Amino acid sequence: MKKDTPTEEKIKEAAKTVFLAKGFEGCTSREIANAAGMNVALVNYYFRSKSQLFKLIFQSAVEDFMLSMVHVFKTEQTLEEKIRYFIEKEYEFLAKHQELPNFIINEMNREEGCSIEHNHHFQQVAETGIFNDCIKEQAAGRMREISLLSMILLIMSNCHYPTMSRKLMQSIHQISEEEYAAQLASHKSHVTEMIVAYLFPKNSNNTL
Amino acid sequence: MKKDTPTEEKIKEAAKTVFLAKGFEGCTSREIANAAGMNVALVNYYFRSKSQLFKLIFQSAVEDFMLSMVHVFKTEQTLEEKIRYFIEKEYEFLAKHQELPNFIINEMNREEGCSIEHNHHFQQVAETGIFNDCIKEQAAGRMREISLLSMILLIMSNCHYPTMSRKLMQSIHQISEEEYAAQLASHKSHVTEMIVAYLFPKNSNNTL
DNA sequence: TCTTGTTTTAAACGCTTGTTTAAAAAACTT
DNA sequence: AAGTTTTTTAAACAAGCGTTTAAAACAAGA
Repeated sequence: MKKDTPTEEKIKEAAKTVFLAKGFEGCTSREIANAAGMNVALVNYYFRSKSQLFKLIFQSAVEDFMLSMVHVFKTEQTLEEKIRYFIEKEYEFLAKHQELPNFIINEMNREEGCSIEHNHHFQQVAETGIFNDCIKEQAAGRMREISLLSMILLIMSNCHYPTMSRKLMQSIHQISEEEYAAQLASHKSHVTEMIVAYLFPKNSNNTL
Repeated sequence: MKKDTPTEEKIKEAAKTVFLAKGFEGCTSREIANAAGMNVALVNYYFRSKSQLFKLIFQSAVEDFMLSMVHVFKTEQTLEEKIRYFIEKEYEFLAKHQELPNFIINEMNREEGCSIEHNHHFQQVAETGIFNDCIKEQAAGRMREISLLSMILLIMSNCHYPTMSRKLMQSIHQISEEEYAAQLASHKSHVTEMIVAYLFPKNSNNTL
């Protein structure tokens, strides 16, 4: 992997910021160039076209997204601990990258839509053995019978949606950014307890 | 409320379809006019501008969104039954209006963002008494202590996210539209049982 | 039928878009 | 220091954008 020139790197950074904030259709080439502090033509000089640059940024966004999972699942813990730890880390990660889930979901829904190339990212997650762990635990009767997709959906829904819907929720409940952040913190523990209790019914101690 | 002319109505319908599918920035005035089978100028003749028309459509989308809640909560049922019924109805509703949650969340996140006007919609939901029910049940110790926002987030997350992330999930799991729809059906019952069990710990019978 | 007002259209407006060009500036080579 | 290549720029390009205009088509009443 050859190193980028400083200019190339600057453009990529600016593009990432702008694309994530506004989406592909919501911004212009000139906007990206300005954010990088340089001429429009340079964007195409280094990346041929707006959409080519976008594909690059999108793929790296998906990478960030997936990588945040891989690290957690590699640790030596019980499945329940891994899930608890994952939710913890995911909330931490999303606080820093608020636009990420919305960005990915949106751009995948576009008509000339982005696709995740050959989903080797998912394979990386699979290679942590997390899914095998689940199957084993289910076979041993220590974990509820539930499809992998459903399990992923449960976790993702309760991690991603609260950040994605921030503006909507603030508007509905008339609360400030800070208040919402505080609410998120307490919501996180509800989510963790709820999911763990549901997935591992035997272990759960459901106290008010 | 005076009735719209047929033309006016046609434009609105077309605009709703196009805006919901592509968002404000993702489509053009001409696209809407074509979808309605008429000249571009007519759009502005009836609605002054693209953004004015959009505001109309956005507000009516929010209305649809909120109205689907109000009906359910007005029924005479226990709180637990209401929540079960709500999730059921919400999945039904979202199957017909797949783009709706994404649309609203997106447009609210835009920079020149839409806002929900004076959130009287939320007031309508409140007037069903659902929130008072919650507070009562919590005071009586029959429901877990949890903020209203957290409860709404729990339910919304697990209803909306699965449809919002359809394309992403299909791509990750390499499954067809039909397979995903089937998975959604089974996911719905997981979600229902999980949420009810968490909110009403005494009543829950956690069997595998 | 002529008039008046409304609805619809084709064409144009000025502006912004993504992209290209050709020349200037900078960096590198010998 | 001169020549060559790489990087950067200002300017232009055609195409598409939202919007406006002015004239045509239509409807209704006298």
